[in-house]
Amino acid sequence: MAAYQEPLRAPTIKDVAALAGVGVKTVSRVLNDEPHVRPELRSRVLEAVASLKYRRNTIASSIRRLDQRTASIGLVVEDLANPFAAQLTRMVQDHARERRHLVLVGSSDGAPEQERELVAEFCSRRVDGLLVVPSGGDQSYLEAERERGTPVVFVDRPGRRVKADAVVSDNEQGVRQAVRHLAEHGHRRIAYLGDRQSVYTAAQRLAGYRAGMKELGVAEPQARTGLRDSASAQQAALDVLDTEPTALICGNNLITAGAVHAMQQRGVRDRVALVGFDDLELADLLRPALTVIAQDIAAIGRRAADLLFQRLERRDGGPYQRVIVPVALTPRGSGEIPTDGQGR
Amino acid sequence: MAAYQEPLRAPTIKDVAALAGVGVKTVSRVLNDEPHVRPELRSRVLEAVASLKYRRNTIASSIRRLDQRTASIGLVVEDLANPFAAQLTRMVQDHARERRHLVLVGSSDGAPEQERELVAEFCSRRVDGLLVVPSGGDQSYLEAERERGTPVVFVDRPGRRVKADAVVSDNEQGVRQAVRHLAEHGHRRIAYLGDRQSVYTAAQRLAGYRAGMKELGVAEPQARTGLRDSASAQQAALDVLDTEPTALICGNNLITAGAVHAMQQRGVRDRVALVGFDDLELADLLRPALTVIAQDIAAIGRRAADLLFQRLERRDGGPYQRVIVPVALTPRGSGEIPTDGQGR
DNA sequence: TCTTATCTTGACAACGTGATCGACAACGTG
DNA sequence: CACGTTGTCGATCACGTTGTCAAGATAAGA
Repeated sequence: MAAYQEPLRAPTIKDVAALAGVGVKTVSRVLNDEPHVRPELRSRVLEAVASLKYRRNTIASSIRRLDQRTASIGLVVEDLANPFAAQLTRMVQDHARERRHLVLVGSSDGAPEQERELVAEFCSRRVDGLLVVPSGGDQSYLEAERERGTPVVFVDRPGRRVKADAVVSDNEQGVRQAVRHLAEHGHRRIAYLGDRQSVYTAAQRLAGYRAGMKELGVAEPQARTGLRDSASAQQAALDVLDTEPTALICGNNLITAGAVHAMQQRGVRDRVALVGFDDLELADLLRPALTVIAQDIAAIGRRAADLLFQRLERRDGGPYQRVIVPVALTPRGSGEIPTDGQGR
Repeated sequence: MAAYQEPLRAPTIKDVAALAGVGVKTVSRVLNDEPHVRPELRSRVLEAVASLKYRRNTIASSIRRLDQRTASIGLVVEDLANPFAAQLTRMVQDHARERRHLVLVGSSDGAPEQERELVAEFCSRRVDGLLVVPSGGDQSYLEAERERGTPVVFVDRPGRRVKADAVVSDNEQGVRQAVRHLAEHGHRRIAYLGDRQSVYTAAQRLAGYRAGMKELGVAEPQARTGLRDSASAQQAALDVLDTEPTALICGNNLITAGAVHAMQQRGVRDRVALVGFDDLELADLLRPALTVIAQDIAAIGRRAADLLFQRLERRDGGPYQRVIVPVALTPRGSGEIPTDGQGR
């Protein structure tokens, strides 16, 4: 009469208790490393756990726990396949692991609707905290979650119409620095290619470009914005190259890729200087190697995770912070091409 | 006497029921789209849900549900920051979203121990299924999960000592094809740089190289293996280049990067042909542009997700499958450099 | 020895939800 | 009208776990 078929039911704390000949609470105590259990009972419980291959049901545990914590956090990025997001996710996950937390991820594709949907799903799973790369629109919908005790930290861009911490790169300084760097190599005809200005980072970077050009004393800087992908960036770059700039600054990695293609097409990769925002895999293998404004993704991930876990651990909170992480101009060649006198 | 402070407690189905003046089960019915609820009550419930900003507690729901499903899956990759893993994760997440599932991710760093730990955490959260890029060691520990009804699908490499589906690239054919391709351009002195053979994909690719060289009639192919990162690959490539091969095949993207660096250092980027396994961002912008054996990551992700959800939906299962996804040799220039007569 | 404090233990309630089941109303049929 | 059927609804239980609490055992102090 022995059970022939595996019951296909995971063993519970009750099964463990029965096998060890103790009460369920004692098993619970052992599993949670609570004191006041005789060593003998403890080892009997552990034996039972091992022989049944028992694995505690964390989600059942979390609904009963007083703090309701699930030891998980949610991360919403724009596109997981983008190297920036991928590295960020990796960093966040590393820091979460240190705190024995798991990470739920999702890509919003820059669509506010998908962002909301993901956040809703995460909250429905009762994540302890949220890290969000906000898309357009506003994040006021997050206010409700915050009030219920789910801390939110924005990454890469600040959220709109909601009180929360944010960790962002120093976009403006980065581009400004790039302009100065190019100027030091004699450039004045520096064109800029950027994403649409409704994207926070794009607006900041454009501002940096304008400020830098103003410093340079150039009255009419040449900026093209609204570039959403490599293809449109390539086309825009072709157009811009026709006006014979001596240098280009690209607002993100997709645009940089498009611009390099365009320069290749025009045969000016060695003549027109180029500085791109965001580092790229193989950037140092291009000829000329790519000079970039590199974001410190490790620092961003670390600061964001730290802020989130601080809010989680210390219930009180304190004032909301905006952390600005420095970027680093990394000269590799393409940004150090001198003007050949064709500049004005 | 109104509550001044927000209770900081998420509203429950009970609160909704009270506000709507109905029983909890009626609320449950509405939330789960069950029949037998008068339209009038339904709308009253929905109103209450909206005004309380109620959000169903999915994890509480899942412990009560008969099927115990949590609508979440776990994904273990080697390194989330690696483009291959990042794109795979994105694909998996897209397919999971279609089925209204969430994705928990983690990086094993190729350490069997971390892999087990992640799987344990995922199972403790009662994920409905697992997608695993297995590291070394064996995956027999997963047998227990499988028996409890958690389907597992291996990705990129098959698991060892456990019955489960697997979706892998046609590594051997890929490298074999690369050898043929190079041979068509006159090469016979083709060297190979690979990861350590204990990694399944590395072994397969090396086998492809050997088979291809045998076809070519080359008795003593030159292969260097055990390369774990770009730096060691670069050093190995420098050594190999000293033996004056006319072409190189690199076993993965890290090795390719190292090799290109080495060729740059030796000034032979235009003379020695190169084919790399795995596509790279900007591969088409290098000079010469990089010829690669590209894995169809979208197909891998889709097939793996499909297999997993099939097992989830149809309880029966059926025989375990090994899906082999074709790879595509993508000529861009570096693999089409002809021999200049220096070959034997 | 008794008293008091501390340790050890398990019965029971409770978390937020879905499942069961019985109560009741509305309907159709004879 | 009596009857069965179907639709509607909520009280109650159950899921696997932890919190509460009281009872018994043991140790410490007088």
